Amino acid sequence: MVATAPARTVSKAQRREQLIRATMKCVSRNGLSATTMAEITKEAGLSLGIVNLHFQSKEKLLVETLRYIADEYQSEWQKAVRIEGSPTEQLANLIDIEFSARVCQREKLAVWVAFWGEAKSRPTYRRICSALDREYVLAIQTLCDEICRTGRHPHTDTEIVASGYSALTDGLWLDILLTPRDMSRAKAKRIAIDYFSSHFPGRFTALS
Amino acid sequence: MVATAPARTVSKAQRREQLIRATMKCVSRNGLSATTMAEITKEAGLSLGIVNLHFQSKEKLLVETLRYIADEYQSEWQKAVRIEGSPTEQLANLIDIEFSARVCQREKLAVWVAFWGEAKSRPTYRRICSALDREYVLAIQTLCDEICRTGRHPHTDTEIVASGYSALTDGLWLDILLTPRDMSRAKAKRIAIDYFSSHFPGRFTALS
Amino acid sequence: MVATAPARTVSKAQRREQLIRATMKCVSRNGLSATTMAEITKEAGLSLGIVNLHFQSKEKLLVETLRYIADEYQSEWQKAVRIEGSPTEQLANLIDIEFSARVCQREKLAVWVAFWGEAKSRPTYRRICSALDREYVLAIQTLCDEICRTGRHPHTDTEIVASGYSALTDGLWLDILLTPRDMSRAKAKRIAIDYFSSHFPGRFTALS
Amino acid sequence: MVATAPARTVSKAQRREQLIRATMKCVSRNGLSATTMAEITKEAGLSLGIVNLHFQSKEKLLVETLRYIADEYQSEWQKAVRIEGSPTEQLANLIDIEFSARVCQREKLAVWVAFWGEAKSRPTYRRICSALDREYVLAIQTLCDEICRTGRHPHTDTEIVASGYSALTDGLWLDILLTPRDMSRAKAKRIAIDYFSSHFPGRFTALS
DNA sequence: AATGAATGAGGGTTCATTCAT
DNA sequence: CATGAATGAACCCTCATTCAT
Repeated sequence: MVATAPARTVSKAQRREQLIRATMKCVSRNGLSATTMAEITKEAGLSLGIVNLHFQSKEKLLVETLRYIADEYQSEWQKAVRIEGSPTEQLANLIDIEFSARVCQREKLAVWVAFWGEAKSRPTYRRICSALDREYVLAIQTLCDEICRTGRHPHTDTEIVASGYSALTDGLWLDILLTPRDMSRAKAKRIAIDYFSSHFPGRFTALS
Repeated sequence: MVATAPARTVSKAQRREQLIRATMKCVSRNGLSATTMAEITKEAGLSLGIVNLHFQSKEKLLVETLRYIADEYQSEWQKAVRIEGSPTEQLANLIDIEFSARVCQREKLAVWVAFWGEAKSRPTYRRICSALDREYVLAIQTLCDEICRTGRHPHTDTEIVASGYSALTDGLWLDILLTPRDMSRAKAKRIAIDYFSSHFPGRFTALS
Repeated sequence: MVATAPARTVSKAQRREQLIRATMKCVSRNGLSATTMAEITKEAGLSLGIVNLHFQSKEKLLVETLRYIADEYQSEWQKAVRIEGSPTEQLANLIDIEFSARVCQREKLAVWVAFWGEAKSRPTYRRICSALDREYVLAIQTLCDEICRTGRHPHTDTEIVASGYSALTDGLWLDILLTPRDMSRAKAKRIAIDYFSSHFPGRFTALS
Repeated sequence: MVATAPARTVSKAQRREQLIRATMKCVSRNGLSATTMAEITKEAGLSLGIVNLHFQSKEKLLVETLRYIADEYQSEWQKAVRIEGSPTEQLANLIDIEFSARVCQREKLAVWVAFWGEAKSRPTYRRICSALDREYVLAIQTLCDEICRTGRHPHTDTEIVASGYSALTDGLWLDILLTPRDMSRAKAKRIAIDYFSSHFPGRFTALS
């Protein structure tokens, strides 16, 4: 539970990441409100004063933690879009990635939801989430647009479909976190596929 | 040292509700972690000691608050199911209610999301949310089953559809709360309708 | 644990005694500091407000409780002195009474010691204890004087003997309360007898 | 908001003792129940949070305080027993020490009695007192045994004598504390000497 | 005379932050 | 850079007291 003795030679960036990772562990374990500086630094195997040295305050550490998982998530879904292939294949890749064991860890979901819980009253959190969301929806909408252009779905409102998918993903993550008995990653994936295949009949049927 | 005249004309149940309502206001305004008993009681216009008198502890007040909005929400969606009409009409009613100004208030959404944020580390919160969710999914699945029986959707996996809708709703609420500029109640409603109409083509087209 | 429904017909004095008895129970059970008005009134089967009605304040109730056991104890040891008999017999009677099951109850000892614990910082408690003690020592000294006069103990300082016995009694009570495994009433009685028989050799040998 | 320069030149053990001493002062001045952490830390010239840093809780500080005076007292009476000399001389030394100005301070007595007052309802307090008492009685009994062996007191029950002396000491301390006008250290000492000289005639007469 | 809901000062405790080392 | 003892504001909770009923 406690990391090994700290190496004196690590860089500033490494220290920051070390602390951010410890923060994620603590937040996912005990929630945001029960996460203390003492716990975080103990988890990181460092001294109490180090957070203020590297992040000035607890609040800034939390913001950086949120930014960290936001960046990480963004780079993950962007992979899917960058891969060679038809839009449908790219959407399928996206789903694969989003509900993969790597991205869809309970620990990370817990951190997301913890921040959502405080986001309403914390503009900074909200801004980070919004920016991420907007880019994400736009990327999906672009894919949907291409699918529509190449297919026979002339009347589809792709913004609705994309926004809906974005919301669906959030909801599925939440269910995986809160009701794991009723929602597995596999089931979530089926629901995501089902979402697109019902909107673009005949395009997603063959996929995983 | 000398107490001002207390309002004695209120029943125990009324006091409890008064405090629960004040709690909701505070939680939605400042988040769970920043909600203090002093703030709650001030919001309710009562004295500091009153929470312990009626709820024993802050934690119990919070649990009761969660239970309160859970019960309220349940009775709302149950209305839709009880109304006379075809399953499709009932689903349409459900959507109407869920994204109505009454049910889908930002204040209430904020409370929901605040509890979600702590639910992972608080079994009691999670249990309340799970129980609610299960019943909700089941009711929707039942409606979907009926729609399938009466229509030409033999291969539809209604559990997937119902679970997906439940997740979608949560995700939409979250978006309404966190990115109100990108997600209005009206848009959410369109997405919800779109979800069912894509699964049951030709059945939801004419609605609202 | 809770008394039966209060009779409306009881006198003021009876109510006061009822509350004092409840106070003794609570103090002996949980100590002075953990004894609350709520607990006392619950023990008495009465309402919370009644103490202030009959005693004005908690502090006054405690003082009256101390006075109550002080009076009770005084009337007990005075019995011994009033009984017909030689001074030696009277001393023997005194010992009998002081370590009898009736007077030397753990519950009462607990109350005594609880008040001693606070007496240093509460002049009122101290005054009550002092007054009692002085009379008690005096009575014993008088008996010792008579024994000396009638016997061959010309050089005995009876004030020393009497004060010593008073202290011994307090110490024995304390031991019975705190280390019941090492100090029984029977043993305490033997020690008390031994105290006098060592001071007045040949006078207490035959007793109990 | 800005902390004043803390004294950093003190070891953990020293801080603990500093706090324990402050606790003793406060308890002896105002009693256990009226002793607050604010008062203790103010008395120690430190900040409010320091007790939790060094003792985790008020209760643990109190326990350590009791242990402190128990240890101190034990090491005092053990001195007497370790000194070269006949058993009678050792007993005399013991009395000298126990009623010396150093050991028999009103401040310390007050702390003892305060803990006695709560001991019945606090097993931890009781355990500490019991353990101390048992060792003490045993040591005295050993001395008495030796006196008997070397003298003409064949029928003396030394356990009774030792237990009696232990109780007598407690009672005398109590009297010194509660009725200082009627009981001085000098008088208490005379009573203690008288106790042994009446049990072992001709052995203590010449002392102090 | 009796009740008990309501009050709020005051308690112990937590924890982000500071700073001498 | 890094440490962790020290700080003290702010928290939740307790409970003697009040007073409308």
